[in-house]
Amino acid sequence: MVTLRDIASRANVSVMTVSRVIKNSGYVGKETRARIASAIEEMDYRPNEIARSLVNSKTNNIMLIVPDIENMFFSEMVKGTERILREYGFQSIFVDTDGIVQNEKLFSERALSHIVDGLIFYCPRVDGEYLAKICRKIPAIVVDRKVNSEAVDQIYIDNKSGSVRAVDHLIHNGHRKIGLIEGPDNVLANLRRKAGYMTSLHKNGISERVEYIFSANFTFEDGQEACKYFLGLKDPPTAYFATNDLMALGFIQEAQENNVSIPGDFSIIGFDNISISRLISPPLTTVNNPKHRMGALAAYRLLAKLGVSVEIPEYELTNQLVIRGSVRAIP
Amino acid sequence: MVTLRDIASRANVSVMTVSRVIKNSGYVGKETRARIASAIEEMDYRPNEIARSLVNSKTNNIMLIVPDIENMFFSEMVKGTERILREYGFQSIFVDTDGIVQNEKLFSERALSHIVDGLIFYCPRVDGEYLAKICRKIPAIVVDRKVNSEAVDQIYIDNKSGSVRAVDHLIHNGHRKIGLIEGPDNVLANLRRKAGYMTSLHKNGISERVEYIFSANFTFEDGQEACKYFLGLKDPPTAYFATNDLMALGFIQEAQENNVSIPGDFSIIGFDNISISRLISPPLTTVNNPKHRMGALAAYRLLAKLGVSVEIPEYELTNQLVIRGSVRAIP
DNA sequence: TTGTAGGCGTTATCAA
DNA sequence: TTGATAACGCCTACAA
Repeated sequence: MVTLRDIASRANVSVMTVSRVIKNSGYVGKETRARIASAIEEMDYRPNEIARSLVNSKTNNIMLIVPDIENMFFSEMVKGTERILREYGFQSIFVDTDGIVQNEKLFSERALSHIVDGLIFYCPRVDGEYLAKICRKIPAIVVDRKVNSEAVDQIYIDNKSGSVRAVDHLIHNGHRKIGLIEGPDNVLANLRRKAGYMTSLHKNGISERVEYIFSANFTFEDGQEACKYFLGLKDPPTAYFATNDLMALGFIQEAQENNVSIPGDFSIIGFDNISISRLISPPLTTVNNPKHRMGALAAYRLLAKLGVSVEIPEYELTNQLVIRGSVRAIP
Repeated sequence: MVTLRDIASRANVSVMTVSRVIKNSGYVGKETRARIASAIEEMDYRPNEIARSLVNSKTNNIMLIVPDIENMFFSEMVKGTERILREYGFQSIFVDTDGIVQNEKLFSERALSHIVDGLIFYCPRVDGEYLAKICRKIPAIVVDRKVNSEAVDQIYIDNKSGSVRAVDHLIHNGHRKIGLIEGPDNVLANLRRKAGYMTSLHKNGISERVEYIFSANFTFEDGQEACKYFLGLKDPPTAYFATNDLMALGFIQEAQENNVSIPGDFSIIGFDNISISRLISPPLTTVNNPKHRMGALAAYRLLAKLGVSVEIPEYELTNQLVIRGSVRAIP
């Protein structure tokens, strides 16, 4: 490994002089600088960032704790984050928890061993108390989760209002029998979306029916299962609200395989507006979730916390209804 | 920051003794160990991995250079990689190049500043010479790209044979007029897939037609453009081979919007078998690309290069044709 | 304009 | 079983 010392001796100067030229700071004689520059060139020297980190106690690494990178909902957020972090000279250390709570603990624990300057949790499932504990120990941002603690710096959209809007839309299209396809109850976003469903129903004078609620785990296959379940009902809903797009997609797929037309027979709305949802047929009506922006905002906010001078953009994190082809008006 | 020294003085021992207990190596008296353990506990001490890295000249970080994490083709590979790396105690530093060659150079350059122990390129677009140069400087693996240099350690599937199989399938189904929808020509995988298309055509006594080849950039929108283009032809092909799934999906979408039935009017085959390709309607016939396995294999091979004792699994990296619903037999 | 000394937090080596 | 010392590669502070 080529070090400062090697360059110094090759150029007949002290290490400090070399250090000055690589950082481009302080006074260095023009002729000396040239000699050093060529030594650096010839020996293909690269500053050791680890040594720098040790001196500055700053790694320029951020850890991103992601439930599942294959899920486009997360890869889109991560894309938004990484771009900004990189722009400001930070690396992204990415870890995939497979949605397992224990892993969230494991990795955030690991982040504490000074390998990163900060931490971003994407839709974590651990209890809020644990999150708060971590956030007190290391600069962190929690995305897509609302925790009751001023220790945690969080970014979330109003999942409930988006869901109200979605279910309202179904009702305005004449539907009265509306099924819910929901995710796990340790994901707060899911709970909020379910709450929106209830709110919309109630304010429209519709009472919920337990048999109209299918609880699952956010996967495509869960959507298929949901469809099978509802098809087995004597009096199935005419419209459905799925708390994420992937389940809505699974539902549609299964419906079509059973010659049930979407939106002819069943209407459905999803949530998140992942990129494929516009690619299927019929294109899915869904609630947009500003994923890139949430990811970017997490980056900006974390950078600000780390003392980097950034201007945090004033993003509006609203969740508009994206009307496409999966809802039909009924008399 | 709590350091070894703090623990040492709190426990009335030298730093070395503390170091021994946290590494769990060497002899430490039982009673001393207990005293140190409780000091660590009370002060919430975490070893500074950066300092360790400096001593060991080993960061336990691997850089993953990815063209686009939102593209499921890559996120699936990355998932496969990260899981294995993590299992062996390595962190994944992920960078997204947005498919820009200049970024590939920038980031691999950065990797040289001792922030990572190794490097994985996913389907890089830089010239092979540059890749070879980097690979001589740092342990690296190149995935989904074939470079003519024994300096570079590479993992790839036989894109050509997979494509031959795909186009053969179209021909066996009676198609003689077959269009190609291809990606950029600085992506080697694309070139090989195109070569497979040509080979299949020729061995079946069909000569290629320039107007049957649409060159684009691997995106969904490119697939839509392709469809528009072909619909404008007086004598369009009856079947298509797209060199990736995303373009095939765009093609299908655009076709259906123009009331062109798939596979009724046009048959189409994609390549990669990304997860959505089975979710659309009709489900896409495509060539499977063992993405998780390629990602995992990259991790194993890199670890082996780094001297980690791993057993490299004997994966078969074959690319089977996955027959689904987007091809129709014609008389 | 350049150099010296000391330290960042840890570990290897040798000595006690 | 434990400790002192030097080192990893770089930087800050001060001195020349």
